[in-house]
Amino acid sequence: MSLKNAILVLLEGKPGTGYDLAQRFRGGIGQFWSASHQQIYQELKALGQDGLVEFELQEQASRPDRKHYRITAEGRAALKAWLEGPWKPERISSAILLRLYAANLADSAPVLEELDRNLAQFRDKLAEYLQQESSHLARSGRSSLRQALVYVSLRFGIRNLQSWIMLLAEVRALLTQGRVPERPALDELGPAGGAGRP
Amino acid sequence: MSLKNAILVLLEGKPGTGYDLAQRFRGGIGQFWSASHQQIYQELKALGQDGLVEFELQEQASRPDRKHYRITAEGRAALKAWLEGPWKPERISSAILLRLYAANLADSAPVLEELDRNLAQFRDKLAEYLQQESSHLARSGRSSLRQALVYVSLRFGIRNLQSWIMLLAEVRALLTQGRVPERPALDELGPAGGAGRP
DNA sequence: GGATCATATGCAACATATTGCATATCAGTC
DNA sequence: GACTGATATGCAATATGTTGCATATGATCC
Repeated sequence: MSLKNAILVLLEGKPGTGYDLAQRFRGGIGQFWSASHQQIYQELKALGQDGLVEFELQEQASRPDRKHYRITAEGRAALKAWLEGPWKPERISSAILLRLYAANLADSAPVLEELDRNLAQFRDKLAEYLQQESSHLARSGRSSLRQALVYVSLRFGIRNLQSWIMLLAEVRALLTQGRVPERPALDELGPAGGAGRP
Repeated sequence: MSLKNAILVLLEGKPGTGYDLAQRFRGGIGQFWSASHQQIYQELKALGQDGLVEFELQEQASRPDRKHYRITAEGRAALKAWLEGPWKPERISSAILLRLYAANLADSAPVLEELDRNLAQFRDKLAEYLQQESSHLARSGRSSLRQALVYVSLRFGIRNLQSWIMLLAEVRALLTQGRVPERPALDELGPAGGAGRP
């Protein structure tokens, strides 16, 4: 139901090919929505049949032809209706969280291996986001609603990553030293942080 | 692939009926995994055919008969193997986040309505979790690994809720006053908080 | 007395997502 | 000269999840 809308949001921002969209799903919005290229192409086809998007075929000499999609007026209306519609409660499912929760049932060696790989990845991503945040702060005097929304979403993403890193670090400590650290080890967190302990 | 494992984790903790599991998915573990009863019954059937769980039929006079499931040795082995196996990168998808991100494309009145409903719900849930946290802290001297994992998961859930509440409050301020609040309005957050600004 | 909720399980149809495969070319690396 | 990665699109089979319906009873609310 909402991959459809995710695509419409992206195309509203800027027209592009299915391939472009797949790229964009890996950046920014990837934080809260992503999809494989197979899914995207299928969905674009369906959206086209419903008249919510349209495309222009751009023939290319060497590379395969590209279908350059853009949102239609009808598409914009459908998106607006969805945005203004009721929110359904969301079903969370995270296999990683499940594994951590049940980590006592496994040998810790293999779990720690994966945990460390993920910890490193999360830290890299956090560094990236923090950089984006500071460059946003640098260029912002008075920002539009659009920009402000992008900014608060980014901050949300940062907090989430920090929270994940903290969890992984805590579980790591539990599995290696058998204790919960008093002050979780998170020195490299930078600004835009968490809830602020009273 | 992992509803299967989520069920095994639950049954490992304590045997029960499909109905029981559905209940439990709404509490604690609901934070990171949940499923409808239809899915659960189907999965239990499949797990039974694979020999990972078994059940005992308890006939009841008035109520429908219950199938009391428990995990088998084979089930435990399969779960352990999964827990020690590789972690796949997770695909995030949140329709709510998507809506907030694109909130500039909609009339704010209907968005604010849903936003406020959700804000209230999140705050209620947070209060609940905070209570669970303090009761956990009260009874804990030296805790087992199992208990510690439950505790860090709970804290993770608390941080996430706080982060959501912060986001919703920020978007709310943007839509009503057109600005990002300097210090997000979040006085009722209590302990177990965020990342701690340096 | 009727409505709703909790208990308890399940089928069937449909929607959505994942996995594997297929095609085609250019650029750069080993 | 072979392999990998970026560009660009797509089909088909399978797996997973959602929605609607069906059954049956006791308890509680209004």
